[in-house]
Parts: sequence; structure tokens; C-alpha cells
Amino acid sequence: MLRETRKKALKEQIFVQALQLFQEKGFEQVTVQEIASACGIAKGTFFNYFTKKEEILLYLGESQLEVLNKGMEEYQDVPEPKEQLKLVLTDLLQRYTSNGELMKLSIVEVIKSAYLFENESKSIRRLQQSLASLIDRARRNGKLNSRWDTDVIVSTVLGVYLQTMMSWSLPHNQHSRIGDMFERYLDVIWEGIAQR
Amino acid sequence: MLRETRKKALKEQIFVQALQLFQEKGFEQVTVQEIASACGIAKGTFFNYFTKKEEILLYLGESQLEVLNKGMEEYQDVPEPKEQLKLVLTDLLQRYTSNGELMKLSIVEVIKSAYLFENESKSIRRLQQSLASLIDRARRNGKLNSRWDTDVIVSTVLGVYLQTMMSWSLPHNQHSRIGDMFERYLDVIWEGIAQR
DNA sequence: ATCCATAAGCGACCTTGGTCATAATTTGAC
DNA sequence: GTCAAATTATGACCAAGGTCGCTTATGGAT
Repeated sequence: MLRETRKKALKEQIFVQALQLFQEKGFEQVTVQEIASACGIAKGTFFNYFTKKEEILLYLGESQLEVLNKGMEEYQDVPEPKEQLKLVLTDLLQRYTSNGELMKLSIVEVIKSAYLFENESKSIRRLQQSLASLIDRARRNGKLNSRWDTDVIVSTVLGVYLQTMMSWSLPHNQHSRIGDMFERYLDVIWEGIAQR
Repeated sequence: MLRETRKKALKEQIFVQALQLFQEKGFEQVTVQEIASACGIAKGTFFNYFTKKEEILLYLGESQLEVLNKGMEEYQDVPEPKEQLKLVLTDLLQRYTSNGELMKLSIVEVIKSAYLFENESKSIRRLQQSLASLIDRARRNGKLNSRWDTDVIVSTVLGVYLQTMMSWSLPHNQHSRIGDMFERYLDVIWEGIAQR
């Protein structure tokens, strides 16, 4: 169906143009009219594809998650689950932070949508599921022995993941590599805070 | 100085009225004009006290943190550091979630301001410091033996704290008590994911 | 009491995100 | 090719957040 492909193409064009402009001038400084003009469409048309200006940021975030979810099996055969988690999530972190300032906004949008509205961010849900099955697999293979429920583990990991993104965003923390930060936190929750 | 006290009083009035209205009709549904009218001031005056409408939410979040920071010593003589952390942060969680839907918005604002702008959310910084000194004290008292840096521990704890707030916000997770959720996560990071 | 400098209040005004009735376009059926 | 139904594009319009130059109130100095 031609209609469908054209629709998708236009949405993609709007998305790309918008990102470009956001990169150049900053999110707030770009008006919807500008984006529309850059795509040769009317302002109203923009809202046929994205219901709010912020939805572009959400789309950005979700598409990054999508990419990760798709490429997840790439890490299937890493033997140690901890190593696996590290690789998977460092990959995602890298992706998120590579886009600079814009990604921070995007992260906030994803968080907002995922946790604020019943919007049911499918991408995050899928990430959770992927991580859960990663853990379960490790368990079955005898690579992980843990007293905790799988989904509790996943939530904990996501917690430090979130924390990593956020503390990395802090101006004065930018010196350390984000992957290293996450690894450190992962170490902590893996081994436990209290000394064995 | 009379001026100062009056300023503070008016700011407080705006804050309280705004919250009231937000509770009644929802954040988006309340206009700045409404808030101003409810206070008997002009719209422009509102912006002398809060630079954006959202700043009310930020103020709400920060003031909650403030309250906690002030009441922190209440938990000084709890013997076990883990218990101490649990009490302190459960207190905060309770505070945050007691206000219902509005708090979610407020949380997002605090996160935004803390991690997005160089705004330097002092309240969060102070919370971090309080937690850090809590950990250090436990260490000196021989109550905690850990290989990790204090600030790494603090960040990890904050990570699961964040995670708790957020997964609790999820519509389908509301059944469990938020304090219990946090406690579970705290257990995990305290003992470690991997079985000893 | 008067005057001045500074701070706070004000609301017309502008900008811009978002809506909606209408117009143009596409699709499928005949 | 023609027509009707459904889909998409459009831009005038609206609402509301935020700005700004001007007015009013305040507090201290003389």
C-alpha cells in the first residue's frame, strides 16, 4: 500500500529534520513551524504525525531502545551473565550519550512517558523482558545462583542503569567514561554493598 | 525587613493556592491566570516568584527533600546502617507518594532540574551528602564493612531509590506498598545479586 | 514631610503549541 | 474514466505561557 509507505517516509523525514534542527539550535529554540517548513509541509500536518513537539524526543528514545532490542542476541553467547549485562547496557548507554545534549531531553521524555502515563512504553517493557530472559537463561545454565526473583534483579539493574545515565549527565561527572561508571555500579549490586 | 517577609509569604501563598488547584483540576488544566486570580495578583506577578509554571512542581519536590534533610538526625541512633537507610528513604518515599498524582509530576521536574540543567539542585546534593555521612559514620562505628567507595554506595542506593519511585508509579505496580518495594531492592544491593 | 532609588505589581502584548473545519488527494469499485 | 468514501494536508484560529515597559508601593536618607 502506497499510502502506508509514504506516511512512514514522511514521518521519518519530519523526525530527521527535527533532530537536525534540535541539534543546531536546541529543542526550545526550534518551532514546529520551522520543522514543518523544513519538510515542505504545513504546521498542521506535523501534528498528524506527532501529537506533540516532545513526541519527537520520545520517538528518539524509543527508537534507540528498539535498536538495542533488535541487536540483543548479539550478546547471546557471552558466557557470564554479569558480563552480558554490562555489554548490553553499556551499548545502550553509549548510544544514548553519543547524541549529546539532546539525549538528555530524550531520556526525560522516555521516563516521563514510561512512568507517568499509562502510555505503556513498549520498548522499555521489551527491554525488561529481554533482561529477564537473559537472567533466566543464566540461571538455567548454572551461571547464576541468586536468591532473588528475576524481575527484582532486573529492576535493580535498571535502577543503577538509570542512575548511571543521570549522574553522568551531571556537569561535573562528565570526566569518567559512562561505561566505567555503570560497570562500577554493576559490581556493587552484584557483589553486594556489605562485605561478604 | 518587612519586604522580605512579605515576599516569602506571597510566594508561599502562590505555592499553596497553585497546589490546591492542581490537586482539584490537574496540572495542565490550571492556568497561570487562575492561580494569580486565586491569589489576588496579576499574571505578571506570578512570574516574579516562579519563572515557569512548572517551577511550582520543582519547588514542591525540593521542599519535600528539604523536610527530609531537616529531619534526618531523627534517624541518627538507629544502630544498623541498612535499617537507617531504609527508614530515611522510606520516609521520603512515603512523603512523595502521599500526594498522589501530583507527586509524579513533581518527581519528573526534580529529575529534570537535577540532571538536565546545571541548575545544581541543592536539595539532592544535600541528600547525597547526608547519606554519605550516614555511611561513613557506620563505617567508623564498625557497623559496615564494604570495599566500595562511599559515594559509589550512595549512588547505588539512590539508583534503586529512583527505580522504586518509578516502578511504583507504574499503574499495575500500585498494589504493593512502596516501602516494601524499596526494602526488597535494598536487600538485593546490600547482599548482592550473586549468591555468596 | 519630602524626595529618591529600588523593588514589586501590573496587564497589554507577543509567541507558539495545538485544534479544527475545510480543501485537496488518494483509493477502490464500477 | 468516473465517482464516492476515506484519508491526509492545510492554515486561520485559539489559548495560554511568558515578556516587558510602565506604574505603583516601599524604605531609607535628608
